[in-house]
Amino acid sequence: MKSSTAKTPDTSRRSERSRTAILQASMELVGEVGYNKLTIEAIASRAGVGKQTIYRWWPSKAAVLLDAFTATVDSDEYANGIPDSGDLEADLKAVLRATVDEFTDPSFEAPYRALAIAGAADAELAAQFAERLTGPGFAVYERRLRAAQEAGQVDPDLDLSLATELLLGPFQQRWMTYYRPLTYEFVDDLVDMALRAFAPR
Amino acid sequence: MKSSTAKTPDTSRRSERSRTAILQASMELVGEVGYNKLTIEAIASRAGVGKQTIYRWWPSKAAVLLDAFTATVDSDEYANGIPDSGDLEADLKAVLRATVDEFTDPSFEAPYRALAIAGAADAELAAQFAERLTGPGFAVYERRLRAAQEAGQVDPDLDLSLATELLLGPFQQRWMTYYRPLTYEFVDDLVDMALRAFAPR
Amino acid sequence: MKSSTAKTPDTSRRSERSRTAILQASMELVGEVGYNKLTIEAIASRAGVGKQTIYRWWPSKAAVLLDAFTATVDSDEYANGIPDSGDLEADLKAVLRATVDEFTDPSFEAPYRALAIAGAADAELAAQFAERLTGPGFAVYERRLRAAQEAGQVDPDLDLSLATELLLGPFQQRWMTYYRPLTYEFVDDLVDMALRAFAPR
Amino acid sequence: MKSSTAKTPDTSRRSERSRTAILQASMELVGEVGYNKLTIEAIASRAGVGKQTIYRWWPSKAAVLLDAFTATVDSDEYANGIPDSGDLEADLKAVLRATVDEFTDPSFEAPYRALAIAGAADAELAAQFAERLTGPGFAVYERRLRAAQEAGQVDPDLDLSLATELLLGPFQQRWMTYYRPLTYEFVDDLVDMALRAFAPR
DNA sequence: GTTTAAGCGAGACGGTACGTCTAGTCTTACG
DNA sequence: CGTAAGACTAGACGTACCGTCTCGCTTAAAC
Repeated sequence: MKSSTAKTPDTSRRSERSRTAILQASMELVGEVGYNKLTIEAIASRAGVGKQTIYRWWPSKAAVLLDAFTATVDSDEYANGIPDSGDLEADLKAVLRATVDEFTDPSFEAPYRALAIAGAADAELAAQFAERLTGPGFAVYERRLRAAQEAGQVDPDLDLSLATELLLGPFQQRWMTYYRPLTYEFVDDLVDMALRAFAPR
Repeated sequence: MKSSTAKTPDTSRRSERSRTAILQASMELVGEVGYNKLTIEAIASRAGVGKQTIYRWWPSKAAVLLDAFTATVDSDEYANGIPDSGDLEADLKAVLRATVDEFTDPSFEAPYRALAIAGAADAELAAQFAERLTGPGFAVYERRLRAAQEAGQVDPDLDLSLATELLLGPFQQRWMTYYRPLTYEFVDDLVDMALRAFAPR
Repeated sequence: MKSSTAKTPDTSRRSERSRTAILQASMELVGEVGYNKLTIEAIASRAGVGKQTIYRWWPSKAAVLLDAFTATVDSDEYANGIPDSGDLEADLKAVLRATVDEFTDPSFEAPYRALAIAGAADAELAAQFAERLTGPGFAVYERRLRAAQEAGQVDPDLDLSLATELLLGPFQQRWMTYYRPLTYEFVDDLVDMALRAFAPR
Repeated sequence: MKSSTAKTPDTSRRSERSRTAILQASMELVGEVGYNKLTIEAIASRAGVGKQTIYRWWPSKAAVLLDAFTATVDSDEYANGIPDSGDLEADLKAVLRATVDEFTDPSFEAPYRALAIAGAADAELAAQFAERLTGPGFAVYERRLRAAQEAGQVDPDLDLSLATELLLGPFQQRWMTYYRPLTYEFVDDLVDMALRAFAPR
């Protein structure tokens, strides 16, 4: 056998400056040219970095972008969770309306869609995408629903995980397939309909 | 502007033999190598056709594949609609279980996913995809729900279009993002939960 | 087996325009940057040609340069041979002095040296180099010596081939290794000494 | 200009162990893979040495190889000179036949050719090569010819330096350009022909 | 029936980006 | 400070496809 060494580079010597420049260049470029026309060469050039430095640390341009995107989001997004005013309907509508806004802002939408597409084409990447972005996103809804459940506002036997899918699936489907526009009205109606499914019997 | 002649080739002289060979080769190849590694050159070569013959009639490889896929589906799929046994729950579960099977069969899944991905990356294609595949698919659910509505089994004020999204969105989301496995149990639970949202008040 | 086809491109469809542009660009660039810094990419770029067009028709940059150089020389150089004034010594000195001039002109010397070096490193290329450049060059000397032999000016048993090597070897050695400068005096002395070896006994 | 310090490292602290390992690795590798595929990285790796240690002490891989090769030759080769049996022809044929053997042995030929090629491409290196290898080699022939001259066996006015070039030039030319094979017959004939040029008038 | 012009298979073309390789420099930790 | 190790910027390598562009050949429509 060749050997198990020679594979992984020494993380402790990694250039933080290069890493940062690459992630930033990726985010800039994906916004400028879109994912399909995003090239490793362009990232390297924009970042002032050798191509090899990218290939050394990431297996694909999707992986670069996932890191880049995660870096810009990680901090804030999932920390606080959904506010709990006691009014579930209002809270869900508020957060979903905010999400509509987010998915309407190209600087967020472009890289996120790029990643979603890359994930759809590559199950392994999809797993990472789910773990680092979708998963935490769903979790905050689940948490809010649990609070509502404990407050007796939704059915005590409700499967919260599936409930979250019921709520977010239609949203994600519209967005991903351009099936219909993402509007406040849509999410309001969606919440109304979903809450009827969640209601205590 | 260019003259209006140069644009559209003469459809009447088109070689049916070539057209068929191209569609068939596309379907074969997308199954063998996946969408990303599917190349026009390979399609042309497999079909025994010049590259130009493809470029003459289709604007992109996605368009080729859409035609190819549509050709294999068109006939049967949407003709009959969802059977109406009078038991909405049973009917929906039956058809969704069948859909699970379909989306688990690689020879169907591979090209369909390819198209979904291509659509996610290109709104124009997405429109065609919606019109020719998603739309008719959703319509059959809507029709069945309407029958149920007329039979008084679901709320008379229910927005049938949104209801269909509530039912199929979670399914599509799981499938597209590999979020979780598509199982009979999942669709059964999904139907159960959705029907509570649809129920007359 | 893969097949014996697919290898050789169709010569009849070759673009003469591209071929010419490539050869010319090669000659220009080798003069500007030298052989070691001559790159296929630069040739392609200068010639306004895709890299593949070079790789399609030549196996290496040395082969390109050999063609390029041969094309500039072929026509004239070896056609006439060495003039025969009846005075062997004068004729040899004249042609060798002319050769000194040639090897002192960088526009000739640079590509020729490049090829000689490439040949020294690759026996296969050396064979082509010998066949197309060195060989014909040696042959004209041999012919002139043969005339002298028939005129009784050199030993009738002289091995003309070896005699040519005796005459040109020291020249080539000086040039190739920068051992000492190539001057008129050197070639004059060389002819004088060699002729003593050629003289009838 | 940079300060004058930065240039030359402190020789007294140089690691002899590293120097030796580098030279040895160079000789091994040039025999194994040839000059063109000889890389600094491979030398460093084989020698168990950092690349910088090579770059610190040598300006190019050719310079490394020149040192490496010289180290293996220096001692013996030129010490004794050509034996003088009194029979010039026999002595020259003997030593040239031995040289044929040497240039037929790949373990000698490979690095020597590598250096010759590097020299042909770089006049500065060529000067070093001439001074340390070619020059001394030619000198031993000159010395033997001088002895013959003093013994009245060759023309007293013979230019011994040029005579040496006449003798070795054809040999070098054959070898360097693969023009024709290096055989005993060739060198015998070469000596015969050259001696006629050297003979007293 | 012949003519003629389009579509056709084939594949060379100018390009772009790929992922790999090596050069030569720079950084870190050690002795 | 020299060293071993190895990450870094830079850029050429040879390959794979892109979409366009001839080439002759075949073939259906218009004469």
